[in-house]
Amino acid sequence: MAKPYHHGDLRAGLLDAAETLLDTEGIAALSLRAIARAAGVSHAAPKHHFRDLTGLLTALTTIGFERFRAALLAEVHPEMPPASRLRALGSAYLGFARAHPGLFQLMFRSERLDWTSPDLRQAASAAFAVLSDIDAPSGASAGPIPREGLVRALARWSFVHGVATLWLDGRVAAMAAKHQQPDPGGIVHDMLAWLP
Amino acid sequence: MAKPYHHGDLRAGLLDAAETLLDTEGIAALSLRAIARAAGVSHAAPKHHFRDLTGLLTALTTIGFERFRAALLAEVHPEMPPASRLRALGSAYLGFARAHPGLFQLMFRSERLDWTSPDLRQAASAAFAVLSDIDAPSGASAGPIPREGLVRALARWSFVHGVATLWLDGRVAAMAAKHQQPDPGGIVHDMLAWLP
DNA sequence: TGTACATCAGTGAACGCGCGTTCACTGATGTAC
DNA sequence: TGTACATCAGTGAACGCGCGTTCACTGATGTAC
Repeated sequence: MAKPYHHGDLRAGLLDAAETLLDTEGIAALSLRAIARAAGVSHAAPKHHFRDLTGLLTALTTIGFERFRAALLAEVHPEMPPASRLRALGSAYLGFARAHPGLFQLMFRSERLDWTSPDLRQAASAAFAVLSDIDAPSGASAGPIPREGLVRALARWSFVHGVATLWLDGRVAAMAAKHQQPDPGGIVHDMLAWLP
Repeated sequence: MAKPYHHGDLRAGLLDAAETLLDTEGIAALSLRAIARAAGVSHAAPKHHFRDLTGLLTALTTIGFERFRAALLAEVHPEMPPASRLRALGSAYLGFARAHPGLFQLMFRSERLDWTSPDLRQAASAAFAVLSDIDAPSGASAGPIPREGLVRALARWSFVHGVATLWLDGRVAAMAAKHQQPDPGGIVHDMLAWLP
């Protein structure tokens, strides 16, 4: 079967290739040319689907936030008591970061995204809403939260995010090694007990 | 006064120039050529002082950790009750991140450093020790902390680090805006009440 | 059903850019005697 | 105290590299009649 001239769905192919590249080579390896190469296509081809690298990465990150949201929701059930829900959510957050470190980086620490993109904003917003909706889980997020609740929600988010960040950066492992603790993963798990 | 052929202390000059560049243009602008340009020197000159860009950034980050440590220590006094010490430390952590966002990024999220450098490791270690020494502040950090204490220390660190990260990334401001709260800085301050 | 033609998707060569590195050089400094 | 010489620090031109962008092109697809 000869390679057809047209790809079929190059847009999706490029996003796939970008994610693979992100997983294998890291965020620094993401260039338009490298992505096109990985997708098996000439380096001018992406122009038909994305304005530029920022556009492509923004689309990829949008998908990332949608998956992130799904991963969080998958662990939360309405019948859980709030404390369990909180722990489950924290655990899912860390699990996602660990499973997709490149994507997580792109989502949270990248200057390479177009944050004016409505799609990206919407996807990010929806994911974060899962985090602040713990106390009122069933779509009660219509109106703004009062200040006190916002502070609490941000505090929880900060905690889990900090754990994920220090973990991915290798700080937890370094600290554990320094204090002769063999199991960084277990320590991370135990840290969740301190969730505000 | 004509510009002398020799710089005098180009090593320090390059580090200065790099920091200025980092503050004004951001982490992505840090290239050897750009730093040399900013230091007013030909782009081959840095080779006499640093092996490569990684070496230069590693040296800069080492200084960053030393300053970070000093900033933390400046806010802590032995006579403070532990709770106050904790708050003061958290506040100093956030203050440093806010005052030196570029350096903070370099210190915590950079793949561009040589973490095998003894100087860097030592400086980072000393800074982090301030954080884990809260309960035993006066140089009692000789031996390893027991597991439970390590988990607690890492939890505290994660929390403050998460606040700093989300704040610098603009997430706190975005959330505050979404929930119609006018003062992100105040919210960040209030979040410290949830320090584990 | 078949043909003409417009539109779309991907190619490959070319361009200019900033980068890190190398190299022969030159100006300045310090040391031996 | 003065001179010769080695060493050090910085210069500027050159190289190759990967990048994003542009452009004329060609192959494939779909639509009008």
